Amino acid sequence: MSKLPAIRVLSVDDHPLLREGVATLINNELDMTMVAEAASGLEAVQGFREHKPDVTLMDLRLPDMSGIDAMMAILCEFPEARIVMLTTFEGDVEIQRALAAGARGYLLKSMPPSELLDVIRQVHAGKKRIPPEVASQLAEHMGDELLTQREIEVLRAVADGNRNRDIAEKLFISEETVKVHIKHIMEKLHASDRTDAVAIGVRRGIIHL
Amino acid sequence: MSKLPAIRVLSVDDHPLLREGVATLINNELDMTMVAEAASGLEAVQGFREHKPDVTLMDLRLPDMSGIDAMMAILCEFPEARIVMLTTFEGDVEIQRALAAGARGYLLKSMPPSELLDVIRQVHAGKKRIPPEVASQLAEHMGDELLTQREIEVLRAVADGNRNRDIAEKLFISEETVKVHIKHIMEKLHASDRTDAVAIGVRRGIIHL
DNA sequence: AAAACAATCACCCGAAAGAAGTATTTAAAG
DNA sequence: CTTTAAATACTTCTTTCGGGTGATTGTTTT
Repeated sequence: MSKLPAIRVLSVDDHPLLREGVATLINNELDMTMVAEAASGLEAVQGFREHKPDVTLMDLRLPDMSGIDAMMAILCEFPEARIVMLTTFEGDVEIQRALAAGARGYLLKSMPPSELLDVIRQVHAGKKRIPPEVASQLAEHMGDELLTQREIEVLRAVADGNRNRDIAEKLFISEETVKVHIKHIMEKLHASDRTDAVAIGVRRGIIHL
Repeated sequence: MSKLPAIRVLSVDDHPLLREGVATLINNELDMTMVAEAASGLEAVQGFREHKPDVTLMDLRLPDMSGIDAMMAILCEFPEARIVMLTTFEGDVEIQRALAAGARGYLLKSMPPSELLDVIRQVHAGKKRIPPEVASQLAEHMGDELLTQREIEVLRAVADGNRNRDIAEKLFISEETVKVHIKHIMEKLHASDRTDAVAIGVRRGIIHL
């Protein structure tokens, strides 16, 4: 076997069983070793500081913060960090945000382990890797206009079951302005009404219930 | 160590990494052994027929069918099968359905592995075990009236962005009847409007987007 | 048999939502 | 400096929604 230093991996996920699976898989490879695990965003940042792993596997939803936020926190301190998102599918917007924020790869937990090992090696070698399943989801909504921050706020309020009048009060704007925002939201998401807009927003990972 | 025959376990989950984690955990215990894995409902049924495991760990969402349906298929053939749901949280209705359909336990993937081992041993010994986190979720909606099948159909149609008139056409009923159904749905779910009803329905696992 | 529930339909009515157009202000980008 | 985009606000008009009341039919449970 090779005498090269092994690829040092950090796994961040709030499911202990999944971390165990990743650890077993990694440690069975001769050229990789698991150096630390983390179950939350905070632990992830601390673990990275302590171990400086070559590759970090990061879940999207963590108990304390989003995996993207945790990744950004790490990249802020260590811009050369190589982070791969490893998650169940969450909608094209999450993928887009993760990649825009500096993720080097995006894997689904349903993919075969060989794919994971492959991506780890590729990313360690300095490449980016987005599997075709993920890429096609991304391509699906390529031309689509993104919602503005304000529109997302309004959509969240709609998802919470608020009437336009209530939304207006909460956001300190007129009810007419709320209507305009919702009109734009429905156009951008190709939704037939506010309920459809919420459903699409959830499916695409723009908002969460 | 003991000479007792080991508890034979089948793991059903479409995430290979999680199966690997479960397998590692189980096989590290002296009194347990993993006899088979399955990535779909069909594989689960076939795997059960072939190996007759003492305890089956079943995920809720599988590629081909719901984990509950897979469980019911197994219980139909082998009524004495001991099946534990192992899943991310999906809402109280799924828990209720799983237990009503004959699950002997209900675990969350975020729970510590020791909890999993404990539940496997308890269930193997013929007991049922619902951890307090799950039980409290269940208790949250104890008195609540359940939606009827028709109401769920209507709620699904609402979630798809249909107007009352469209729902009426699709279900071959009058728009007035649709209104009555939606009124009942909103009452039962304590929703402020149809959008809220969809949001609550998704959170509680009554419908899926 | 009686009571309870589920599903169906009807009519009325006010409140809310959505469509379309116009317009002002501010901030960012060219 | 001009153009563009975002957020704001208003008016008008039409459609849809949701509340209330009441009624019929069939099924299930007691």
